[in-house]
Amino acid sequence: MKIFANKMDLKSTLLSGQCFRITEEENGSFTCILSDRVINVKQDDDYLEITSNKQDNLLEVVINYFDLETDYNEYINYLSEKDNYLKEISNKCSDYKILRQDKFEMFISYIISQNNNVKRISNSIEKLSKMAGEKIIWNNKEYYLFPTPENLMKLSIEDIRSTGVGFRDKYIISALEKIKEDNLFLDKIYSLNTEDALKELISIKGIGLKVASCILLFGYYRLDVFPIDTWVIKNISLNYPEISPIQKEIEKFARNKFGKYSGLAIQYMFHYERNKKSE
DNA sequence: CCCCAGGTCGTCA
DNA sequence: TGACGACATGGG
Repeated sequence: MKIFANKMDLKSTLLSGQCFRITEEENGSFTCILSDRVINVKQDDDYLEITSNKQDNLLEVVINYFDLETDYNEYINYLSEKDNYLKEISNKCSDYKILRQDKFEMFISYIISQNNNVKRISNSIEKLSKMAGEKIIWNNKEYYLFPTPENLMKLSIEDIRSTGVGFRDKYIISALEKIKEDNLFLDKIYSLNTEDALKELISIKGIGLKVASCILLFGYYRLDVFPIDTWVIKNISLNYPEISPIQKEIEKFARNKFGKYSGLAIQYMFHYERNKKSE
């Protein structure tokens, strides 16, 4: 299947660290494990070539996942008005998308992400999926979907520990406990404003402000939260030396300066700062 | 062997 | 409140 997507930078979007279940293939395409299927995507100029093990609603699923129907010009224009630096990076990142990923997967994945690196995070998620997720065979290869809450709950803490998540095992358990006692917990988040949603998430042991923000940004598409991590702190102190480089100050700064799209601004910075390093 | 990784918790002042 | 070490684990 071929989809017109002229404002899409597939590679930087997928390798930006917002999703963990991505493989770059030798032909330059990417294999992505979504919540209900496996897809392979290849960028061909203004088009995305898609194959999948599952054809049901494939077009709709892909458009949604890559956020292709959103006009990013509104975001770019909004941020460009804030200052010159934002103008520069938001224009450079204009084809970089925020993926619409599964909230439960983000809930667990970003708990694993704390004080961890992307490679190890991906590894643990892969092992968890292998242990409790639905198996898919496609093109003679095995893939495993991210587990459902019910199936993840069946694992013991030792099982979870064996995926390499280390001390985060008990945090995953406490997150699952929360869903066990209120199976609509993750759905209820939709109806809350950002401040209350953050509070709810942070009430779970093992979820702090950063992880809660990532869950809201990547699992709920809340663009007004700002996950502040080591990369962002580096970036802010470099480009806004007058701001003291502590989380609380940066948060205040981001809220005031970047407003309703501050999450996007921070994500651009994260992306930009990391890419500079890898060049 | 030390440092770091898309942090958070518990403790001590 | 605020600072600070501990926490699992693998790679540089």
